[in-house]
Amino acid sequence: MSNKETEILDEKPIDFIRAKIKEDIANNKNEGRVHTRFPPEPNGYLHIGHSKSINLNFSLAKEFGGKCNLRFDDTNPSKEEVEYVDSIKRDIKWLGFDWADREYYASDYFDEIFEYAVILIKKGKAYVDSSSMEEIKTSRGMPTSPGVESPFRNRSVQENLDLFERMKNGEFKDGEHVLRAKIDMSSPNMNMRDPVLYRIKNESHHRTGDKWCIYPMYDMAHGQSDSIERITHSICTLEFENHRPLYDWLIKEIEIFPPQQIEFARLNISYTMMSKRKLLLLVQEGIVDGWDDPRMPTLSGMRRAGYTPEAINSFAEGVGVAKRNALVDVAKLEHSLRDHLNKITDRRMAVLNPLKVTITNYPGDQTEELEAINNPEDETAGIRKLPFCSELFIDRDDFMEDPPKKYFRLSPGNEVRLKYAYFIKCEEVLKNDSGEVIELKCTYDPETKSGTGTSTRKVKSTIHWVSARHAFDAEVRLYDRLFSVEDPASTKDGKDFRDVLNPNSLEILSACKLEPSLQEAKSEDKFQFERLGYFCVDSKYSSQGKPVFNRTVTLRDTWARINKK
RNA sequence: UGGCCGAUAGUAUAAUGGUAGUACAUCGGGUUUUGGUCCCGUCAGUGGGGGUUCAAAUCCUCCUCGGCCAGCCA
Repeated sequence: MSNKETEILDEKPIDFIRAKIKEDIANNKNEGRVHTRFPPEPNGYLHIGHSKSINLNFSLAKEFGGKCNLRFDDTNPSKEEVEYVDSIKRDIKWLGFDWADREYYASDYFDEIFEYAVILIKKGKAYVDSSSMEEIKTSRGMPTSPGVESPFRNRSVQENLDLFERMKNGEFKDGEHVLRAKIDMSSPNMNMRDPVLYRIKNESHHRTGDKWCIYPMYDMAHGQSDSIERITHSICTLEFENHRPLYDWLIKEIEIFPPQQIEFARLNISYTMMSKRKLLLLVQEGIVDGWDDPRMPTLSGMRRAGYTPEAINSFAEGVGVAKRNALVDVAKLEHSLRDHLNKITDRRMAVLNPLKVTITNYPGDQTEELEAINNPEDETAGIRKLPFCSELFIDRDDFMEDPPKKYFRLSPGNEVRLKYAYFIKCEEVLKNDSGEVIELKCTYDPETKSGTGTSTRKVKSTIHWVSARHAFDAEVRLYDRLFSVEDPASTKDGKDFRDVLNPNSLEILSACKLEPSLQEAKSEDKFQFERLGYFCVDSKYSSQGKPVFNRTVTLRDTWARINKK
């Protein structure tokens, strides 16, 4: 390969954040140090949108020889719970990222942050406002018109210090006072109109218990926590862009280490939504079966559905990083998923909607063992034995009594291959009184045994099957997208996301016939059911010897597309 | 009638004044004991008007469109 070609191959596209970091390193900013953090609020489960941020922050640290902290932004005790902390840690680990011993909490810094507030008060840059919430709201003005200053704005430093101390000591009820920054009530940036820094909440905190009854707002805690941790690049989403001037103002006035905030567009995916608040509603209203329902875009839901961390990370890296609001096609996610699952999963035979087939010329009492390849993409996966006899099940989709032109599967008089077995031909169709097909009588050709190469005849289709005498019954759950519209979070005409649910997002099949080897499958084991899709043993409803399978994603289905037209 | 940010094929993302490229999707073909995978091909783009320049997706300007901001949420 020539030098030029090598260069081209090495030229991975660089996003604007990496470009900025490279520049900072070149300028020896922070002595060339790179330190990031992933800062979730423990008020819900992590979702696929977070995986972009997790991947970005941890990858950045790795690529530039730095570190990435895990920090919980737990400044609002009314919404945060230990359950969420635990799930978040589990999900990040599952994705494969490691914060080593750097597990931090904004609540660990409450003492420092309190002192920062005192510094601001002493500098005359913050004051205690005793206005009501309503008064503060009104006096803030509108984005297009300036606000007015609070009557409490010019309290003396001494009075502010005293009041703030008494706020801390629990002398007041919720809402009686707040601490505000003294900046500019006429600023065109609403965040600079004397933002609230501290509020009184007589509530227990999941970590600090009853130590505090005042809690810093996000704006008073986030940048300060970054600073304490010596974060060099504070990566966040676009909606915090308007907060950056305040972030910088506070850091400057408190005179502490200045991290650089950089904003990028959050991930949106078609046919789903990322709002934690709305996802919580789905859970609370019982629309889904918990945060880990396989239809949820949460990492725990996706894990239960059968997603792999590799698939999610490769997707997260593939969507790119930019500042434009984007809606990524869910097909891209599914592509990453299939791509990985195709390489790693063993193939198995499973019949979802069984149709009985009797091979009339196969000895009724005979059983033979046929060889099947576990994974054509991976030779080391080996082979297994499949029992075959005269009584089989095939999928109802693989038979049509009156097929259209391009239908290659089984139909009266037509011949197909049973994968890893023989050619069979449909000779007779048995129906019940209501005209429903209940059984097929077929003949097989002993010369066409799989692998022997003794037949030169060709068939246009190979279908999957199981032995009726050896298969076991199992429940299989077919999942589809939860929503029927591209962007369920922004519906029009007074509708909301609950009005655009896909009524067919879950179909439970309780009489599926699976090949025997599947019986001992363990929780979270993944397989490709030949010709159907990828399936994963459900971690919630399976029991020993009685696995329940979740469909992770279908195979690409060219026939379904042709058929649709 | 404020401020900030953004706009490149259907979708997402590159090109940092010099041949508009990649991935997904679509469509077509080849291989195939999965209508899968794999391989090959196809389709298709710089929001609009002015300006600077030998040369503009890129710089300037005006416009249009979209997002965010009026929590004691994050």
